[in-house]
Parts: sequence; structure tokens; C-alpha cells
Amino acid sequence: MSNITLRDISKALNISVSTVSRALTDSHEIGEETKKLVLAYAKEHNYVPNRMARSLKVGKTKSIGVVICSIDNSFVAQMLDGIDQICTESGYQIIIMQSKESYEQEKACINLLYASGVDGIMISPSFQTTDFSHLKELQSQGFPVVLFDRITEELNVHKVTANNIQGAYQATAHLISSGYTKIAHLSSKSTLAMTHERFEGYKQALAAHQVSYQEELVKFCNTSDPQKVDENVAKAMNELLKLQPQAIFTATDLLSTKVLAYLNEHNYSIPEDISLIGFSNSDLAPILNPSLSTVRQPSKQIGELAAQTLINLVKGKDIGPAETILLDTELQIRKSSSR
Amino acid sequence: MSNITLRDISKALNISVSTVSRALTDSHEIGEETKKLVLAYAKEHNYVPNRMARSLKVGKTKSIGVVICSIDNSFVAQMLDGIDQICTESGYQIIIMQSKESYEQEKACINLLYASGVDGIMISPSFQTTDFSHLKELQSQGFPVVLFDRITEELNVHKVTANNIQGAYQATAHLISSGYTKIAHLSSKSTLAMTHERFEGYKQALAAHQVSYQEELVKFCNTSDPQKVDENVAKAMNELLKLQPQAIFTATDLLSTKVLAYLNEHNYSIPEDISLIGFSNSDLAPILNPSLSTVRQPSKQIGELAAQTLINLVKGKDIGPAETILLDTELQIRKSSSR
DNA sequence: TTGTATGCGTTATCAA
DNA sequence: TTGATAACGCATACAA
Repeated sequence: MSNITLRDISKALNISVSTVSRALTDSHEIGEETKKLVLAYAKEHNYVPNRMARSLKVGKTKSIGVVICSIDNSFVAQMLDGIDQICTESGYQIIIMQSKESYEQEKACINLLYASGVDGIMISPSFQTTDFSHLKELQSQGFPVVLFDRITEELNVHKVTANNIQGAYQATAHLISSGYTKIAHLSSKSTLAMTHERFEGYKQALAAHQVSYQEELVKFCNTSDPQKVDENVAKAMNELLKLQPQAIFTATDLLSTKVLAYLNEHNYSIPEDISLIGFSNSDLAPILNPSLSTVRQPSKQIGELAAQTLINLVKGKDIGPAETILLDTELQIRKSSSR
Repeated sequence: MSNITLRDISKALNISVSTVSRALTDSHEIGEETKKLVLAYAKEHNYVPNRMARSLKVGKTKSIGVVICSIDNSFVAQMLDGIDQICTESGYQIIIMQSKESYEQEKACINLLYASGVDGIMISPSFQTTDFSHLKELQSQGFPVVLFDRITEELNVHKVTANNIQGAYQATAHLISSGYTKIAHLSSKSTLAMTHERFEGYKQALAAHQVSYQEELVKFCNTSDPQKVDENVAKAMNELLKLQPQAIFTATDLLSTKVLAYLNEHNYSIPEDISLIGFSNSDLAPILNPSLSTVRQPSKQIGELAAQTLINLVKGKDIGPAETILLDTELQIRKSSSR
């Protein structure tokens, strides 16, 4: 409650407030004796600087905003874990806000974060977002912004994400090398680079192995509305299964488990009737039914690097022009894709 | 960046700062005309009040601290989702900090949150925590504190959690009614009420169905250290399996999936060789191998209620003496416990 | 090396 | 109804 202030210390020690302030910030223009005196008193009465006052004065809050689609998503949670670790180490507080895959809500988050004075913002945009002007505006003002996981060409800022083309290529190539040629691709509908790149990786793998690309085996499914996602997945799967693909490559965490559930419900044997591999970072992949072959992203590392980049930016370090950091994905073969 | 301030408005409109302030806070002592004028100008230049300045002045930050073991845990993430929803609606920002099941880190979180001026703290203590003096101190100062999910008798504050006795009873009774009598109980080691209550529910169900309680079928396993948790689970399971129990009731999310993984690895057929039921809130329970019977907690609701309670407390509403809200658990029978 | 004075943006108290 | 002024706690330019 009643925290002790600089004035309290200054009165008790009979020195001026500014001297106390200097002693506490370890200024060079301060006598050794007084410094010790102040430090001792401060520690004894466990003085903690008032964050609000300091922020108001300095114009920095030592806090950064993090916008993600949903906290209730193991992949996101893993990234947040990485972000939190770096920020805690650097003395930055994070304010996490969820867009819930809604463009409107995403804008609201940005506004709220900005208004509350965060020093920078890192964001993984919603699948709904096609217009990035709310972020462009920040960027044009020189406000520190970093994109992570979900990135877009639209913005010229620092970006950290997994190598989606590589991951999709690995998955598709693995299916091909297992003898499948009729491979479906199911992805989340969005204009984000992710969707396009994973599709690209899929196509590149097909081409590289002389497997003909069939447009009808590719579906982009709206996964933004949690109420309708099951319905949408069911619809896409229904259409896809009519074509009797030998294998499916699902391009997002959500789709991978949803599709697995769908196939189980409809009594498909995996991998006998149909093979499955998908992007997923769930720790439960090995104990799914069947154990799920996955493309795993370095989620925690994505969070760490993005956070470090943003903090450097916030601190005004010259880290050069905006660049995109691409991290390697890891293929984990399990039963769902084994012949 | 350069946000517009009250002074900017006052200058532009040639009225005093205090009038502008009053207009914006919709004070009763303000003329309709000027109010409209100010509001219009503020909206046009999208004025946003400086949170720091207001906080400094008012002594409240409109932010609350949330301490949890780890954000990378689906049950926790679901609770956070509920917390976030309520807080967003009420205009409160949350600052999430992770204890990582470490007592020391938990104390550090509390100190940091307190120092950063949060208006209240809600916490789900670590399994390591046995000494609650860091929280008692806050409480004794009249600082708003709410315990959620993991509670303790040691603190006389508002608490929100699931009905653990009920959940454990349901799970155990279900196993008994399926014909099992040799039922093991594996739980996380802690002095928190949760551990004791789930054990209690287990024993009550045994007693109510005239099944004799066997001490050696109960193990409390240290799950605090992520490095050693697999090792500890393996050790406990190894000892337990020697006794050839017919079924296992695991008392935490972590243990439920760890045990499932362990049994799969060691080629036990579930439920043929051994039945399994456990507390878990994973959405993937239905597609685990085999689908996992669970006691599901109303995670989101726990978060919502706890957040609402804390906000009421922070706002100074008289919500009466500290009480404990117990929410019903839900039994979900799946293959892992089916005869 | 230390002290004095000012201001960050807001709200609240007092006068007008 | 409005305006002038002080204060929240801190950091800093300037004076001593």
C-alpha cells in the first residue's frame, strides 16, 4: 500500500529529493558517502520507485504490447513463454491482448495498447486481417513494431517467423517419399504470408518430385470464427474426401487436430485409409490416435527472437533496416503418415 | 507517438484545462455546449487520456496482476482467457507473470507486480509454495488478493476453484461402478488444498462403495521441476504398476497425459490392461490414444469469476467476508476407462 | 557534489 | 458553470 517515496527518504536523511534520486539511479555526480547512506535507507525501508511517475516523466513505460489471436492455443502459449522470458530478463512488462481472429478487435487492441503507453508492439495478426493500415500508421510514426509468426509483405518492419516454405516442403516431400501421389492440402484462409508460403512449399515439393499438381485437392478453409470452424472443416473435408486423396497435409495447428478428429469420427483408419501430416506444436502429438506426424516450429525461439528484436528497437539500438528472420522447422514422423 | 493532451484541447478551444477535463469525464458541473464542443474536438483529434498521468494522480492503475505457474498449459490458458475477457470488458489491463512452479519466482512476481502498482493481484500458487507469508502481507495491508484454482486454507481471502472433492469422487466412483476395485491414485505433491481434496474425494468414493483403501496405491509425485517430471512420473508409475492396479486416477492435467504417454510407451493396452481417468481440460482428450476419460473443470468460468471478484474488490465494492466459490466439475467418460 | 525549481498530464480544490 | 492552481512522484536543467 503506502509505498515510501523519494521525499520520504529525503526528509528522513535531511538531503534534497534530487540527491536521493541521483543516488538511487547511481548517477556519477554523487558522493560515495551519501550514496551509501541513501541506498541503505532505501533498502531498509524497501523503497520501490513509482512506475507511473517515472513513466510520466521519462515518456517510456518499460512495457510492450503483445497481440495474438488467442492465448488458448498451445503454439501461441509457447511463443508467449519465450517472449515473457526475454522481457522479464530485460525488465520489460508485457501486456497481452487477444484479437480472437477478429480484425476489428485487433485494431481495438492496437489502439488500447498505444493509448496505454507501451513502448513498442509485437503482433501476430489475425487471419481476418487484410488491411494493415492500423500498423502502417504506427510504423510511419517510427513507433517500434515487430511482426512474429504471422507476417505480411505489406509492412516494412522486423519480422520473425518459421520457414514456412521449408516446413511445407518437408511434409509434402515426406508423403511423396512414402509413396503417396494424391496429396490434399488443407489450409486456413488468409492473406498472410504463412498461408501462401505453406501452399508454395507444398507445390514446390510436388514439382520437385514430378507429382502433378491438382487444384481441386487444395482447400482454404475459414477458421476465424470458432463457432463455425467445425462446420467449415467438415465441409472442406467432405469435399476433399470425395476425391479420395491418399494423404492430407494440414497447414495449421488448429486444422491438424480438427482433421484428425474428423477422420476418427468418420471411421477412417489413419494411415491405412488416409495418411495425415500437419503443422502442430502440441506436446500431445505423440499420444494422439494415431500419433500425429508433424511439422514443428521453434515456437519459443520465435517468441524470444521477436521480443529481443523489439526490445532492441525500443531501446533505440541501431539494428539496421527491417529484416525477416526465418527459423527452421522440424519434421517429426509418427504413425499418422507411416505406411 | 505525439498524443494530444488536455492542454492542447484547452488552447485550441480557448477554455481552461480543468473545463476540458470535466467535459471529458462527463462531470455534472459542465455546460452542455462546452461539453459537446470538447467532446467533438477530442474525438476528431482522437484524444486518448494519458494512463500514466491519470494513474499517478488517482493512485490507481486500472491494471491487475495475474500469477500462474505457466502460460504454456492449456488449463491455465483457458482460465487466462476467462480472466482476460472480464478484465477487458471492465477496462482493466492484466499483467501476467509465471512462477514456473518456483516459490522464489512466485515471490519475485508478487514483488514486481506490487511495485509496478497493480490495483490487485490474483494468484494460483506454485506447487512448491508452502509458506504464504508473501501473500499474507498483502492481505494484511488490505491489498486486494484473490486465489483461483489452487487455493489454501492459510489465507483468508476470496477464492474461486473447482469442487475437487466432487471431481475426484466422480472419477473414482465411475471406476468402481465399472467394476474396478484396485484403483491407484497419482497426484502432484503439494500442500495446496487441491492435492488434499482430490485425495479426499478418492478416499470418500472408495469408502462409500465399500472398497478398501490401500495406502500403497497412492503416490504423490513431484511435478515442479520440468527437467525431472518425466523421471519422477516414471518412478512413481514403475512402483505403482508392480502392484498391478486395475485402474489409475490421475489428479492433474500434467499427470494425466504423462501417464497416458508412459503407459503407451510401455505397451500397456488401455483400458484392457489398465484403465485410466484423470483431471484434464485438454481439448484433445477425445482424440488421444485411447480417448481419455476426464474430469473437466470449468476453467474459463473459474477465470471469469475470480477476475470479477478481484475487480469488485479493487473497486471497493462491499462483497462481504472472504468466501470460497466452488464450481462443479464434469465427468467425461471415454474409452480409456471403458470396460 | 548538492540543492532549487520546473514539468510530465491529469484530477481536485478552491475561488470567481 | 468556469478558471486558476496545486499536487501526484520522479528526473533533470540549472544554479550554487
